[in-house]
Amino acid sequence: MPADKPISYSIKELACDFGVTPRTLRHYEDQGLISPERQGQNRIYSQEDRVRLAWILRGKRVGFSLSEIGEMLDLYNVGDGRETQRAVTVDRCRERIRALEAQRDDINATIEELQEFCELIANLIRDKDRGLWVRRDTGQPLGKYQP
Amino acid sequence: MPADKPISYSIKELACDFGVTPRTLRHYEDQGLISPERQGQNRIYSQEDRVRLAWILRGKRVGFSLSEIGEMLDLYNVGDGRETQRAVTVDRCRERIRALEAQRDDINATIEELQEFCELIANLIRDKDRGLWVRRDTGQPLGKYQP
DNA sequence: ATCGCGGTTGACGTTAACGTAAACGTCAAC
DNA sequence: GTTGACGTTTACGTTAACGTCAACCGCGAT
Repeated sequence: MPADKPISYSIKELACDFGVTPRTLRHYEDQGLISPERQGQNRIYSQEDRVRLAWILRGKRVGFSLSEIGEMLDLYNVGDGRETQRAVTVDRCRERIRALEAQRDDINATIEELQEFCELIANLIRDKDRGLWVRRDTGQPLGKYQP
Repeated sequence: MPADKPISYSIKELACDFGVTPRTLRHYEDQGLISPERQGQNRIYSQEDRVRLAWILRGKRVGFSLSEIGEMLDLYNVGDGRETQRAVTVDRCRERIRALEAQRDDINATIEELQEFCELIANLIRDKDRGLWVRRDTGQPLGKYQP
C-alpha cells in the first residue's frame, strides 16, 4: 500500500473543488468550523478539512445554519470527553435526528403535492390535445380551440 | 350538509394559530404571498389564506426562500393560463421535485451518519460501565476508572 | 371623554452569510 | 525590477426575513 496520501490544498484549490469562494472558506474559519494549518501566513488544507467542508456544505443544503453545523461538528470532537458530556452528546444527536426526520416528512409531503399537481396539469395538456375539455358548469365538451 | 364554512380570521388569530407574529403575515403580504380581503383597513383572512399560509410555512421548514415559495404558489395560479404556460409550469414543477428529492437524499445521508456516530458513543458509554475500555495502542483493558 | 385593545402604515434596526474592495506581502517569470 | 498570480487582513456593503418602535385610527367599556 502506498502510504502517500497526506495531500494538501491551497485555499483556492479547495474552494473551487467544492464550488465555493476562498472568502467562504475564510468565513467558515472565522466561525470556527475549520482550522487549517498554516505555512507562514498561508492556509494549508488537509484531507480532514475536505471532509469537514463536505459536512458543512451538506449541512447547508439540508438547511442548517453555520452555528448549528458548528455544534454538530463539535459533537464529534466531544466524543472523547467526560461521561456526562458524552450523554449530552448522544441526546443532542438524537434531537437532531428527530428534527431531520420531521424535515424529511415535510419534504415528502411537498413532493407528493407537487407531483399530484404536476400530473393534473400534464393530463390537462394531454386531454386538450385530444379535445377532451369540458365546461365546469355544464360538463359539455369545449371543442379543440377553447382555452 | 351545513354550508356554513366561510369562517374568517383576524390577523392576530391566524398568526398565533400558526405560531407566527402579525408582522410576519404582513411581511408575507408585502411579498405577495397572501392577499387577504379587507374590511376597511383591517385584514380578513379566509380558509384559503390558511391553506396558503400552511404551504408557506412548510416551504420555509423545507428550506425555501420566500421568493421561491412565491413562485411555487404562482404555479397553482398559472394552472389556468395558456398552453405554453402550462408546459413551463410542469417543467418548473418537476425541477422542484428533483431538487427536493436531492435534498431528501442529503437528509437521509446526514441521518445515517448521525445515527452511526450516536450508536458509537452510546456503546462507548455502555462498554465503559462494563469496564470494557482498552488502550488503542496495546489493546489492553484499562480497568474501570480510566477515562 | 378617555381607556385599553386591536388594527394600520411607515421606517429604521438586526442577524446571518457571505460579497466586495482596499492595502499589503511573496514569489516565480519575464 | 516590475508584472502578475496568489495569498493575507481589515473593514464596510448587501440581501433576506423579519423585529421593533413610533404615530395613528376605530370602537366598545367605564
